[in-house]
Amino acid sequence: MFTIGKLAALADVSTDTLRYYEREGLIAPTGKSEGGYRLYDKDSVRRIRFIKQAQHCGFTLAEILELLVLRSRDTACCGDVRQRAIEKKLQLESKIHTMKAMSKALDGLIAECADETHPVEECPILRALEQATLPARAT
Amino acid sequence: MFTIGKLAALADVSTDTLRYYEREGLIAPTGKSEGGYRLYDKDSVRRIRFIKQAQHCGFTLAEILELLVLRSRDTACCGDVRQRAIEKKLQLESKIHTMKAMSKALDGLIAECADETHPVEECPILRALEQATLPARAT
DNA sequence: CTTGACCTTGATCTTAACTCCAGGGTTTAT
DNA sequence: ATAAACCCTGGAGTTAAGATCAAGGTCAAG
Repeated sequence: MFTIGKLAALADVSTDTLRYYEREGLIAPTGKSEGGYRLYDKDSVRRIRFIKQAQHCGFTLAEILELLVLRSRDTACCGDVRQRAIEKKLQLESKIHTMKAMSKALDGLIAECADETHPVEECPILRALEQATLPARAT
Repeated sequence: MFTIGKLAALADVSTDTLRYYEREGLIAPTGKSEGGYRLYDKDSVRRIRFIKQAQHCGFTLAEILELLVLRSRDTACCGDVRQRAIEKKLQLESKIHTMKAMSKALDGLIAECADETHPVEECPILRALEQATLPARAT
């Protein structure tokens, strides 16, 4: 059994983060000392590790909480978890798609503006961002 | 000259958003009516359009403000703007890279868990997320 | 027994980009 | 003239995932 500081060190998070996770229902101390200190065991380390791994896969804490609840319900089967993973992957791919589009838009702007010595008033990037349907400038 | 509601309709944003942009220094009304109503002109529409386009390219409002300031300073040249665009593109690519890694990690988990009828206690996804260096389970 | 390191709760603050609200004043249309 | 539609300011709320702070209690070592 270790105190919150030890767990924090073992799991490489801050004690504040652990207390925050507790408020959010993601983890509870295994016990308490007489003086009211939170006490944890090795399972706690595994749980925190789980949370961090899932975050690295793009899950939010709310979604991770769902996964943890799924795990503790014996009516749930592995397919439920797999479904969550598939949905998350779709979300990620959608975001990647959007960001690629942004990146490509920037490519166009950057290429258009090869000569760096233009005065800023005739910068093609700025003009393109204005998407002027008008005759392009005039004070 | 139009009032804030008209501008909002023309630029497809809310009036609250316009007032928020004003607080943030991104746009100012061209004038005011006797009763204190904000009044805007066609340049305002272009400016809002600029802001939205830049957002679609991944710029934050703070960064957009910088671009707008660059534009209004005649000491600035187009290369400054181009540099901003290049940096933003690098940021985007870094994020895309991270998200691809997440997506790939999920791929692995999903593949590992092809049989949907496993009970949740032996779900390979959950186990992998725990990244147990321990003998893998025990109550 | 006292010092220092650690822990407690509860509250407030952070970032980004808005959104919503209350309680009023102004325009415009009938 | 009056109602509807619009606008004003100022402030608070939203989301996510914590970070920071204050004021105090506990634990281990010397």
